[in-house]
Amino acid sequence: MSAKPIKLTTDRKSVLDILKSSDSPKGAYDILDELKKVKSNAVPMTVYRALDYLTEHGLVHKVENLNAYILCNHPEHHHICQIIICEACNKATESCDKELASLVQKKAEDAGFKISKAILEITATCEECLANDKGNAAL
Amino acid sequence: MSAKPIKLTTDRKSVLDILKSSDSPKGAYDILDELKKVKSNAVPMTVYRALDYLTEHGLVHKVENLNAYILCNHPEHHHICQIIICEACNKATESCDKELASLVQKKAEDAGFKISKAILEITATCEECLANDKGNAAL
DNA sequence: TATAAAATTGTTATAACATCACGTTTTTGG
DNA sequence: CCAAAAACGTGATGTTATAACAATTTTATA
Ligand SMILES: [Zn+2]
Ligand SMILES: [Zn+2]
Ligand SMILES: [Zn+2]
Ligand SMILES: [Zn+2]
Repeated sequence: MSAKPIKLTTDRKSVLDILKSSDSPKGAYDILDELKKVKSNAVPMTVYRALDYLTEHGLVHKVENLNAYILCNHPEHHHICQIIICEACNKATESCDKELASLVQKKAEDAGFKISKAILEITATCEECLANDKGNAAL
Repeated sequence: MSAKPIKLTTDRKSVLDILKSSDSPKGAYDILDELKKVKSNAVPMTVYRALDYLTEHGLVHKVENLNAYILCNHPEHHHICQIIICEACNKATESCDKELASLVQKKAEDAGFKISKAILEITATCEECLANDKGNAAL
């Protein structure tokens, strides 16, 4: 009864696994380099086709800021996606704060818009990297 | 006493004027085509250098979603930028809702992040285009 | 004003990201 | 089994952005 039966072919599974193995966004050509290890005849189209399918089905997000891709951490209930990337360690964290999503939705509606897609991308420094910075500064 | 004395050279002024002339985001190479009308020896670097300067100084925003650039409509007080683009007419509207910006800031802080930049990009249909659609559907 | 440092521009090449087009193979449903 | 749809192979091409280094212009100040 699921609205979207997801068919993971070998290529799609490989690309998904590559993204699963990292918490930093990966570019399509980085993914390609890794994919070649298990599929020597892979070319850009191979990766882009898999990424298209995976993003359309909500398993992967594109980080527009970086032209890079990350695994979605909650592929079930999808509203408005929020991604925060640490510019020091490159780790990406996805959240799906309902309050924030609702407010975005409300503001857009109030302005007369019908949303089809929304992204919030935050570039920041994470707690750990902030601590490291302070440690280094104190030397 | 201004913190950022903005120096608009001829190239920067030209690019700014090109962006001023439209309420739709323009790609760098579209800008280049227009720039060539007033500076025949312009090349991609010419445009990208101007865009870099203008974005760094808050006069222009990049719409990451589209790899395109728009004029900032409030270059003075800059917090978190919110852009909504109509996918029917391509018009981009920038808002700077304080409530939304504060909430984003708060959520990031609560999660231990120090924000350096944030973008909210909404793809939607504007009021006018929604009305047109309904009109056409009724035919 | 002389002049050295800093900022900007000129110019060529190339890197990085993404899609088109078309033919073949595989999967799927009847 | 067969036809239609989906996925994949393959090569070329399109689009966006930066690297690298030389030349020129601007700026500050000695
Ligand atoms: Zn997600
Ligand atoms: Zn970090
Ligand atoms: Zn702005
Ligand atoms: Zn519209």
